Amino acid sequence: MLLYQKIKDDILNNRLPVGRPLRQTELSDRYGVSRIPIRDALLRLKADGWLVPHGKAGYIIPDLNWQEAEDIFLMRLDLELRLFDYAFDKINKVNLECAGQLIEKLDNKQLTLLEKGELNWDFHKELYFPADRPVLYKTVQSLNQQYARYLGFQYGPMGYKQHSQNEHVELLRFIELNDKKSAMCLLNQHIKDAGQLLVTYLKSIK
Amino acid sequence: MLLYQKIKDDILNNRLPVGRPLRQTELSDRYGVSRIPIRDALLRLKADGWLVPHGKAGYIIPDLNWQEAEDIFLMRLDLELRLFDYAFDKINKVNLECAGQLIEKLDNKQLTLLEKGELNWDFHKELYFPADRPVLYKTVQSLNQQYARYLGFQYGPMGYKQHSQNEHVELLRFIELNDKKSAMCLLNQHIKDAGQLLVTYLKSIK
DNA sequence: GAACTTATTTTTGTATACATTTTTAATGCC
DNA sequence: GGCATTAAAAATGTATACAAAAATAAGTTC
Repeated sequence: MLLYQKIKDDILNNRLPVGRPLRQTELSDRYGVSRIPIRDALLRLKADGWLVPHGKAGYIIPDLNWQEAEDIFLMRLDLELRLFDYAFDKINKVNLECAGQLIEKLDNKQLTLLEKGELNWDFHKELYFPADRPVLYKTVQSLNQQYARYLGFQYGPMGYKQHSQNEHVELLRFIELNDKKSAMCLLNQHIKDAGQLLVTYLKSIK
Repeated sequence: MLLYQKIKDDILNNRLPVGRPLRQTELSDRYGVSRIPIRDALLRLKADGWLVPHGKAGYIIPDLNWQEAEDIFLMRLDLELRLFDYAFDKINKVNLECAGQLIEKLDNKQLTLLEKGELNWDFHKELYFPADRPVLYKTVQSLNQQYARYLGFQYGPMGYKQHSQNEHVELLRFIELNDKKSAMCLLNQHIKDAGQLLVTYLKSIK
């Protein structure tokens, strides 16, 4: 596992202090490497929105909040549907085959939160990438990247997993049947369900 | 000037080789610093979309192409208008004052391409930031960041500058008059004009 | 001469060491 | 006690040095 992913995994599982600036030396000790690779990882995590600079020194793990979650979710709803719309007719057998395998992998109970998040994105990726809209694709990827910080809630206390999996299977079927309208509608619902559930939950624990 | 900006400036003005992987030692010699700060800058430029990894080693300055330019421009058109819509009623006197000063600064003939691009974004920033939609704002910022690679054409052979400046002034006036409809319409035109001109130009030289 | 191996060189990744900057603690003053 | 100023400590940024990996060149076989 890459250092970058290790840190991500630790952020996702609250094993790193929130609200206090992370120190390079501290992380260097924790992960048993020098500060150079730590710096590289911090820069990447900052680009992902998982860390924000703290004044002139150090990075902070930003607090989760429903406003941000809602903002991401609204943008995903809009942009992913558009991306899927462009992609629909270009999705081929290979894409569907890969997507199907990813659903099965997602059923594995042993997965870490981070792995679940990555597999989930890999699944959607298969349905989005054929759109051949590189910038839109990258933007959607970045939004999913940011959204991933909230996975602890999505798959944790909310027990959303099985519902999500059912929708994945159904979505693939609609694509196979070339039923674009139903597929679009379901994807819309898929994103909306998860988003609204998350936002409601975040508001309730605030 | 920061190393990161120096490299950006050199990319923008074609002073660095396109199509061949950049070597850290090469850059290290060129800018007279060690490879550590070079690596930091490269990571940031990669996050900005100004560099793409080349296989397992090195980064490449990606080629400009009209498809990407069009993709960015279409997304900007959509997302910036929405952001401006959210922001409109929250734009205050201070924002307008700053925006006005930035227009004046943009009139300066001595500015480098990079500076022009940054001032242009700073101007729009004043009109977008009040929206209080952090993720949408960051996405728009990132799109402008990517769009900036095409500034060489926008301000160079196309002579677009004065036209753009006139629209800036007009836009501020509509905001002062609280004429939202006209402002939105003008902003739409402002982005569309620049985008279409750029895409047409890029297609013509292809 | 083309394709595959192996050796060489180059390039990147990382540790260590040090200079600079920033933060924290301590001191003095009102 | 609160606040500004100064001194100590800590943290960051960067250079250098070396190890690991990758790309290139050379050699070999068919």
